[in-house]
Amino acid sequence: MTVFDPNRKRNARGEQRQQALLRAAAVVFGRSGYHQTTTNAIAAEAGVSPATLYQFFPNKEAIASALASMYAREMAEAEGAIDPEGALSFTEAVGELIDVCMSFNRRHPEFHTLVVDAPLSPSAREDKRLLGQAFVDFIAARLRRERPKLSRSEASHHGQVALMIFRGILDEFTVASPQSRTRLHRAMRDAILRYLIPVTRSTIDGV
Amino acid sequence: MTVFDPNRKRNARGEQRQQALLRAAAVVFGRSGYHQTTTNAIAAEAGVSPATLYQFFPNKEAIASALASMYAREMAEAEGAIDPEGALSFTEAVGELIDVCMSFNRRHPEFHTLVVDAPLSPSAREDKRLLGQAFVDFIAARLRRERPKLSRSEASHHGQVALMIFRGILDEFTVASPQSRTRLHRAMRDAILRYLIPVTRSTIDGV
DNA sequence: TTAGAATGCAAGTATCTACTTGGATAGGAG
DNA sequence: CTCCTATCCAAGTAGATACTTGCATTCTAA
Repeated sequence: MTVFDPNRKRNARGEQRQQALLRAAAVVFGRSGYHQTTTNAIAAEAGVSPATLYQFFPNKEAIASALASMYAREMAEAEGAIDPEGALSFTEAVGELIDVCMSFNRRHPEFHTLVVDAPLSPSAREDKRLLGQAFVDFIAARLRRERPKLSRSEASHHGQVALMIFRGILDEFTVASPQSRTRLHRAMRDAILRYLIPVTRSTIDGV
Repeated sequence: MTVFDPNRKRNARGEQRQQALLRAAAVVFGRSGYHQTTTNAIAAEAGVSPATLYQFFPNKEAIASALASMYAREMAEAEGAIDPEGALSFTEAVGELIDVCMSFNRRHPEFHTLVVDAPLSPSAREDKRLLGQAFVDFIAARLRRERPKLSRSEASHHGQVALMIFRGILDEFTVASPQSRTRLHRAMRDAILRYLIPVTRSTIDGV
């Protein structure tokens, strides 16, 4: 039925083609979004025929999923590398987390598109979930370091809210003009930190 | 070419059909999302043939646009009706704005779907823009009432950031379980108010 | 009452695009 | 060299779905 075989051996040319197809897909997805992108356009961007594309991927969703998984893992890893010594203050650490995430999204704007619009495979969805969890856990851990009495579930909840704020502002960030970007970056830090800092205090005195 | 005529006279039956089609579309869009929804499914839900649907709307996008415009205007009107006397405090007014928006989205979950996923007509996009502007202006006006020295553009900027936060949390709200909803509602108020309140102070002392 | 106009649908068509087929070419292991 | 396998593509197919056609029926205005 399908010509794609996951166990097929690849030679050097094949590996390169596969990578080239992923790079081409990243370009076209970034330019046109998931739904507007056709597999023919991806093949054309990579300089191969549509049939060749299907030697390396079973279907369109698999291409989006492979890209999204790659990016999600890469980004989660970058988050994990922040302040392993625990040298940074709460504000600095969260600011660094935000910087890392924003700069990643600026380098790979198609990632956001894919995560929002594409119907990902179960394994890609899992990688996406793990990425979100990494963000949440990072913040939850820092919250509990500031205020050890805070329950795990409370800390996690506030991490999740921070993630929602992040995503809301990121939506605009990805379509903003370069000069709006710095302002939005600052707004991102303000919005998330102002939400979180009262949580670090036993008695919530703001609001 | 196309059978739809925007100037066609409608009798009572026609008006009712048109409304019934919009109601059916709301149901199906809400159930399946924009892309998964077929015009055949909308016609079936309304109990008419696909051909009848095209007597009343030129294409699928026009149906989504008509619905989105309706909702956007209705919601903007509801926002405009908040505290016309100016009797509420800043916190109360913003809280009320949030309540109004959240309850509207709970009653019409398909609105969010349409605004996010559907390719709207220019006029529907304009109505959507006006709705966002109403939200921003409401907050900007209240900010300037608290702190008259704040420039219009600064106030507007902070209103826009509040809207981004709103949308980020709303994304989760629309898919959340009923018992998470109250928690998210609280988080929504906290996140937006904690972001805005330092703006009302000349000297930003939080963060 | 009746003609014109609006409503309704069964049964399509048209198009788009993901994906396949069949066969040719290239490359590496032995 | 030689066989096996991987790579590659021209030229399709298949299936989905937005949308149309032609004609029957119902309303309504004069």
